Amino acid sequence: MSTIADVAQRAGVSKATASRALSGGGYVSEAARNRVQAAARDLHYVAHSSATTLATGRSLSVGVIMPALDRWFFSELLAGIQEGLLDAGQDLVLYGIGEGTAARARLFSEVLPRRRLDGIIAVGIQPSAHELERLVQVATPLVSVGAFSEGTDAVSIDDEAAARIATEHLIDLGHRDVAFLGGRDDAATHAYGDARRLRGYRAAMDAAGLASLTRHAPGEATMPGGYEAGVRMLGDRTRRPTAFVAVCDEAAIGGIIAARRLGLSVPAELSVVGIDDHLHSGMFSLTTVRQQPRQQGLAAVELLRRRMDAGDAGGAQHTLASELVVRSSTAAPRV
Amino acid sequence: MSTIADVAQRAGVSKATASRALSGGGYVSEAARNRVQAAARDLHYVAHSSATTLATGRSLSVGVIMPALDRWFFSELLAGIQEGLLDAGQDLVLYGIGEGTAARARLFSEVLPRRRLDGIIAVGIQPSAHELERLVQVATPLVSVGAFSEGTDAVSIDDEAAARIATEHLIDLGHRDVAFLGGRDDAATHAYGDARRLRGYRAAMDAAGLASLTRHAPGEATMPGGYEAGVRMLGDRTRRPTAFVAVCDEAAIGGIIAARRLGLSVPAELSVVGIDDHLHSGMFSLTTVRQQPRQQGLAAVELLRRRMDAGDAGGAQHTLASELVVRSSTAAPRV
DNA sequence: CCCCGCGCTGGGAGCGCTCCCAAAGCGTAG
DNA sequence: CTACGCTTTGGGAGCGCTCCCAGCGCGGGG
Repeated sequence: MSTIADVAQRAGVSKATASRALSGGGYVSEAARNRVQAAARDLHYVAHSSATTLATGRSLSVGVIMPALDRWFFSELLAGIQEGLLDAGQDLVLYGIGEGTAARARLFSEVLPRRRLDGIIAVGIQPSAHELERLVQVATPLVSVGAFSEGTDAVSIDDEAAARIATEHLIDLGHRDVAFLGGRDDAATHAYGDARRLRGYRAAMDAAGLASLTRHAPGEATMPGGYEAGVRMLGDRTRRPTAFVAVCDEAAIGGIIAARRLGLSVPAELSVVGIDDHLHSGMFSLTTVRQQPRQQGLAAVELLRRRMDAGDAGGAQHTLASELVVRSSTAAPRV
Repeated sequence: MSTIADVAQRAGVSKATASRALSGGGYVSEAARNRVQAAARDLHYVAHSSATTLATGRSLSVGVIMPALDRWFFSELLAGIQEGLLDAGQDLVLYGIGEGTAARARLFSEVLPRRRLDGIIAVGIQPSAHELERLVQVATPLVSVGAFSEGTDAVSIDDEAAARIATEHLIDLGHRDVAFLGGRDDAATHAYGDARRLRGYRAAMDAAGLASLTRHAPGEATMPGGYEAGVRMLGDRTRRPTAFVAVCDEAAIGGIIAARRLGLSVPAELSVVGIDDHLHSGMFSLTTVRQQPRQQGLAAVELLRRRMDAGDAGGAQHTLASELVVRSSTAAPRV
């Protein structure tokens, strides 16, 4: 690979002038700029990013921390982030981080600081005070998605409101015996939204005077998880709800499939509302509350860029609006 | 952030000794090493990766090029690659690359060379001769997954064999009118496997003397794509196959749902085989040919590491075996 | 006529690290 | 006692880039 010295020599100028002509500002004559650019083209010159980083202090890359890659929300979000970073000219360094504490500890104390990243987007992860301190020490702007920490920027939907909207839709249709399907009750570190959605559901039930009918069939927030929880909840025909809100669309679809297996027709005998507006929801005619992870990814990048430019400390919460999408998995209950 | 000079000073040694104590080989006394390590710990010292890269020539990061992130195969694969790179101590720099030729051109000519990556994993992408030349110039070992180019290492399943196995399973059950669902006929750059699977299906039909019954309902290799193609193909009841092989499980499931909508029962009236063994396939009792993208990701990293150590030119094809997983979406045709 | 300021250029320091090489200390064989 | 080899250490060059600053030519105002 050729260096800027090669380019400078070929163009008959100094390294400094070549640098100015290619990237920096400062005065360069038209003639010199053209000669340098031609030389660079001829030599297929591309600046070595590590050298640039070392000299300028900017690494041109943003770290993205994700607890999972194989779920719709995360991969959509990642696609959005990717797209946003692409036209910000930043590279995306991906850190998958499972449950393992060892890997996580090393991530915050070693792996992230080493890169001197220009920014970090943490998804569905609640950094501990200690971890946050390390990140701030690295002086990196941090934006979290789907989880909020004091003093950092955050992007998310209002999970509580989304579940409330879904529940109210069912209540408005005349349902009283409305259950909640999927999700974990304990606010596990990477399932932060689950608990808030459950809370929104309970709030709506309470407000309608249906607190006594509240019930929750816990399960993984995945299609098989929803299926399993659905079989469990709908199996007992003496105590079957007329409708349920699912923690997410994948769980909702699993629940619908479980209902079909049990011979229940949707929406005649059972109404279902999801949260997400998953790619597959249209195919299952699922009524749902839309959240747009791709948009959230773009918003996160946007927020990060603003913070990188401004340089001031964060604390802004960017909450995206949720909208009910009515399809045909919901109807008034049979009398 | 503190530098190695700070650490050296605090430990009362020179930069050279500190460097040796922390990372490099060479002689360091036990006492000096301890003092240096203690100093590093106290100062929260973490080496600046750009400086290391500049000095050593190794960037400690691997580029991953992906045409899509929102499909099962790709996200599973990415998870596998991520996992493999994690314990190789390499960072994963992700480059999503859509159809756009402009972004793609810049990727190969600028973005990738700039990083001086230690290796590149290209997924489902056929680099052109020109692009390949640029990459080789950067002297980067390249491993491709799901697509093969002359002279580079590659990991994939044998798509043709997988489709053949699926088709033969149906023929063995007594089916004669077997169709192929989904996928594109033209070997589009990022749908390379589709064409090979179609070829495998045709080969199996030919071998069984069923060439005349061969037919293909094209469509996107997604659940909605399979649904749509399924409705189209199964809608005409005068010319309905008794079974089909789908280009992938997502398409197969879409096809099954389409069949249900049309009142066809699976497998009594229609047998279905997919290719993938998708996470959701168990739930749909789908018979399928298993491919394990996570394993492929790990294999790709493995191959890359070997190539990085050895330094010799590539050309090894690592083909993973495929295995038929029989569930209950297939049965003998009704007579 | 002198000097100031503008446009342009090149020298060279410095970013933080690694690694080569010279040198010093020391035990031991000749 | 000298010489040699082994361990240990520090000085300093160099990786490729940016950017500060000094310098140079030149036109125009005082």
